Amino acid sequence: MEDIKQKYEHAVIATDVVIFRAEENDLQVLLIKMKKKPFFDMWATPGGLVKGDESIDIAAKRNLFDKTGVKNVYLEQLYAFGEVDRDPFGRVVSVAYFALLPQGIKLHLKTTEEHGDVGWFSVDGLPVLAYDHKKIIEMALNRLRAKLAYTNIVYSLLPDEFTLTDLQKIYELILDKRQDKRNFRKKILSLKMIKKTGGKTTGGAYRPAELYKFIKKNPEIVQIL
Amino acid sequence: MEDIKQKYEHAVIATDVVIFRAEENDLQVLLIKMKKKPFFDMWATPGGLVKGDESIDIAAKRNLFDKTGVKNVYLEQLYAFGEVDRDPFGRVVSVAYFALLPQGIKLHLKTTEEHGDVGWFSVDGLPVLAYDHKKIIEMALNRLRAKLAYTNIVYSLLPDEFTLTDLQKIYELILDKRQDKRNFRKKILSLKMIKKTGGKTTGGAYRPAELYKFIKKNPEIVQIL
DNA sequence: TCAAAAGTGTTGCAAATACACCCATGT
DNA sequence: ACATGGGTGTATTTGCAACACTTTTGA
Repeated sequence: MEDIKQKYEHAVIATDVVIFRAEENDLQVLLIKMKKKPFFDMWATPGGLVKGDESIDIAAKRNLFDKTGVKNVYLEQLYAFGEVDRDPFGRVVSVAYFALLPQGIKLHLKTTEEHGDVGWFSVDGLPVLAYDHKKIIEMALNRLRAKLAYTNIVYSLLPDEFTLTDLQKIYELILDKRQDKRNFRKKILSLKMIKKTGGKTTGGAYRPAELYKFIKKNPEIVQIL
Repeated sequence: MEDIKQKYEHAVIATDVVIFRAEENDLQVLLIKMKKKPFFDMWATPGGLVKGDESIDIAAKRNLFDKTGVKNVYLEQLYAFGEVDRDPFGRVVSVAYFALLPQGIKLHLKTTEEHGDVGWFSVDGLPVLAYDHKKIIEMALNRLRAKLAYTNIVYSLLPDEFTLTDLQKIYELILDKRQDKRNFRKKILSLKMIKKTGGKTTGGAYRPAELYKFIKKNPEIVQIL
């Protein structure tokens, strides 16, 4: 270990997590407000340094938990960003992740000494972002859109029970494309990914909807759209 | 810069490049033989440390050039591997890449003080590998297979001029699935990705084949199979 | 003239699309 | 009774899959 430490340049490893949710008919990203210069008052994706005794996956999970109080949500590595001057404080290689939160999940958003504010932003109305975080979010969005179509990861954006309309709205929202109700239902039901719970929605001023849940909640390759 | 260096743990950043070629009706990977313990005499994907003044992309390119003498080939970031104990020498985060070499390219394979031998291995007959390189190669293979189907990156595995049979063989080889000649040609030609050069193969003891070349050699999303 | 790979179209089937009306509920 | 979203089937089109023979060349 010593010889390596002396012989080669070292870098700080960080993780940044792009946290998505589909709420209020809007695809949103969680951002934090920077306190430090030169990005004072700019928004950024939650990030943090990787400790010496933790893997980068674990660091990303910790980072996510520290900022939102949630565990066991969908988390996937996105890309490693390693431009020399991407961080003005020194050589920081950031491994970016993206996380998907289900609708209606209870969060405990926390600020730290390094950021004073936290908030959700629609991906269509992002503020100016610190570092190369604009690029990171764009890449995360592209990945999310692609994966929604050929995997079953929507399950991670929905609560345990949901209606077919809820499901359809997520696709329309994120892929930004209108779906035909009958064809969409035919397709989804033919995939045998979800099943009726037996329950129905209540409280609406109209006909109640059947509730469904996912049979499996593990990422799988499935052509959905 | 100083405050970060003192306050946080640092890691060494490395790159590993999984170098593919489709030669002799075989999908092959370039491996080097380790000299250092504890992996003495085991094979590994070419790798190297990232210098303080170069981006990880550049480091991967340099690594590729140092081992093979080639530049300007397809190179894509694969994944960042950051388990704490993946390298017995210390904390090394490796950003893996994969490269695609065209058939018939001239290589200048070089050994260094750290590895004594270099060679091509069929992906179906890999030796025991050092570090977590088995996992890395598997991931690279999965990515390559997926991308071959939904992008145009085959262009990077073929020489400038090639026949439709050459093209088809690459798909059959890598996807490990027989293709119907007429359907394959119909599909490929309908995509307008390639055009006739006007030339024909010579020297075979049978009917010469039309030569084609790619109209564009930039990565694009195209559903091919 | 023979061996070997190159080249070329049509048909059937399955999956995707387009499309409109009745139903159940709360107010 | 009415307003609102929930739920359902069919006909058409389109894209995919299966399939076999003729051509060109060198030996």
